[in-house]
Amino acid sequence: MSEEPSELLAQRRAKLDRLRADGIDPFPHAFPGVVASARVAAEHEELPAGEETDDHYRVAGRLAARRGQGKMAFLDLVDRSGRIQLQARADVLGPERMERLLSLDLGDLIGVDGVAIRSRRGEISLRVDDFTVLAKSLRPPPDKHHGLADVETRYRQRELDLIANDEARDLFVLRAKVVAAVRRQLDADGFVEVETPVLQPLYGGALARPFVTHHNELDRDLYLRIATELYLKRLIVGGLERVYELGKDFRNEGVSPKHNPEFTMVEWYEAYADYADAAARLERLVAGVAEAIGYDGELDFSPPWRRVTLRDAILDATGVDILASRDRDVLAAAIDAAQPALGLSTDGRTWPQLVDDVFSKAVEPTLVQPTLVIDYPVELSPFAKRHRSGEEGLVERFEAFAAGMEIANAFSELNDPDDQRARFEEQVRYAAAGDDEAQPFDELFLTALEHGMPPTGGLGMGIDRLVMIMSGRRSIREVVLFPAMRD
RNA sequence: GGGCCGUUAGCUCAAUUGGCAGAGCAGGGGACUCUUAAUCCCAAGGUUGAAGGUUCGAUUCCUUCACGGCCCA
Repeated sequence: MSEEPSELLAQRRAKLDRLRADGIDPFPHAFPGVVASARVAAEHEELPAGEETDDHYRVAGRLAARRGQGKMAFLDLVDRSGRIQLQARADVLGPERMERLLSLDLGDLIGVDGVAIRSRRGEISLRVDDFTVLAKSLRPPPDKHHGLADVETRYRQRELDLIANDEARDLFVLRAKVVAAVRRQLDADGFVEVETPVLQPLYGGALARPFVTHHNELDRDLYLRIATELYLKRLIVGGLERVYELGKDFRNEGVSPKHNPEFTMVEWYEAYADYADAAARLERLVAGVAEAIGYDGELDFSPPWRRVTLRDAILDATGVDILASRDRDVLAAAIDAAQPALGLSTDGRTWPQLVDDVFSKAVEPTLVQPTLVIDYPVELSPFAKRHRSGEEGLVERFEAFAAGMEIANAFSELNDPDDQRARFEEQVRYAAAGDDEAQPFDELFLTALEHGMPPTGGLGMGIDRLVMIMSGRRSIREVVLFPAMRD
C-alpha cells in the first residue's frame, strides 16, 4: 500500500499541518461521554419535521459524507451504531469554526456536541454546536456511495470493509452474538469453560494434518491443535463432569469457501450422557442461537431435527448399501456400478475414504434443512463408542448438517481403554498405508482412560460455519475477520 | 493440482475490429442557509497487476508469472 497517489496524501498531510499550526491537536487523547448515534433517532421518533429540541448529545465517529458548502451544510457521521446526519450552520458555529468543519476530510474522526433536530426533509439530525477533531485520516476512504466492493481488499484490509460497508459491521456484531449465545447456554446448563493447550506435544481428536512449530528452549517440535477433544476428555476423567472450550483449531489443509486453516470450534463433553443427549443439547443450543440473533431465514432450527442413518442417507441417494459392502473392493465396485454419473474416482481410496467420498458428493449438498446423520462405521470414528445395538462395525456417532454443510460432530465417547488402544493401532496402520490424516497414537490419553472415564457424550461444532448459516453467507472468508490469504 | 473468469485513476465502473485511456464519486479552486448518491462552474488526476512477444500501433491478440473469484479433483 505504499504507492498511494502522492497528491491525495500530500493534501491530507497539508491539512494535518494546518491543524497543528492553528494549535489544534489532530490526535487528542480521549473524548469522554460519547453516546451511540442511533440513540438520537430512537429517542425522537415523534419529532416533527423542521422541529428542533434542547436535547443535547455527544457523539463521535467517522466523517462519511458532506453536502453543501455555504453557510449551511449537512455531514454524515458514522459510528458503530449507524449513521447520523449533522447540520452545520455558520450562524451557530461562527464563520471560522464553520470553515474548519467543512475543510475536514472524509474519513476524519470527529466528536460532536449538538442538539437533536428533525430536518425539513424529515431526517433526524444533530445540529452541531461544537466539534473536536479526534484523529486526522491521512488516506482517502473508499467510495462513499458504492462502498468497498473489491473482495480481495475487503479481506486483506478488513478495516476498510468495516469503514465502508455497514453490512460488514453488522455481520461481525452478529458473529459476536452467536458466540455469546453459545457460551450463555452452556454456562446456564452447568458447563465449565476451560482452556487447554494450543501448543501440543502430540495432536489428536480429529483426522487432519497439523501445523508444526518449534519451541526453542525445550528444543522440540510442537503441534498446533487440530481439536481440543483429548484434553477435554482428560478433564472428564478428572471429574469436571461438564466442560467446554471455545477457541481456535488449526488444520494444515487447503483454503476453500468452507475451509480456513484456522477456525473457531466449540467442543463440549458431558459425563453420564451419550450421543442422544448431545443431539438434544445441540438442537436446543442452535435453536436458541437462532432466536438470540433474530434469525429469519429459510432454515427451521426448531427441535427435533430430521434424523437419518448414514447407511440410509447413502442408500437413498445412490442405491449403494455401505453396510452390505464392508470390503473395500466390493464397495468400490458398487459405487462404480451404481453411480457413474458421480464421477468419483475410487482408485486408491480406502473403505472409509470411499464412504466419505460418496457421502460428501451425493448426500451432503442435499442436506439443507438441519439434519442429524447418525450411526457411522467404526473405521471413520476412532473415538466413538461401539453401537449399543450390537450391529457389527457401527459406532454411536452423528454429524449435524445444515445448508449443505457439516456443522457438528458428536459421539458417545469411547471410554474402554482397550478398545481405544485397538482404534489407535488401526489408525497407525492407516498412517503406514499412506493416510496423512490418520490419528497418531496417544499413550498419555490411554493412560487417562485407564483411570476410568465415565460414560460421556461429546460434541464439536464449527462456529464459523454456524455463523455462515445464521447470516446466509456462502464463504467462510466472509465471516472470518482476517481470512488466510497468499502473500 | 486442473479448468474458467477477473485485475484500468484513491473508490465504483466504461473503452467499438488492434487506432489519441473515459465517466461518476472522492480530492483541488469557486457558487450556494434544509441537503441526503445534494446541485452548478473550472482545473487536475493513469507504469491499464508484472515481465516478455506479435504489430506501424496493444487496455484489446499470444506466452509466462502474481493475486483474487467460481467450479472440479
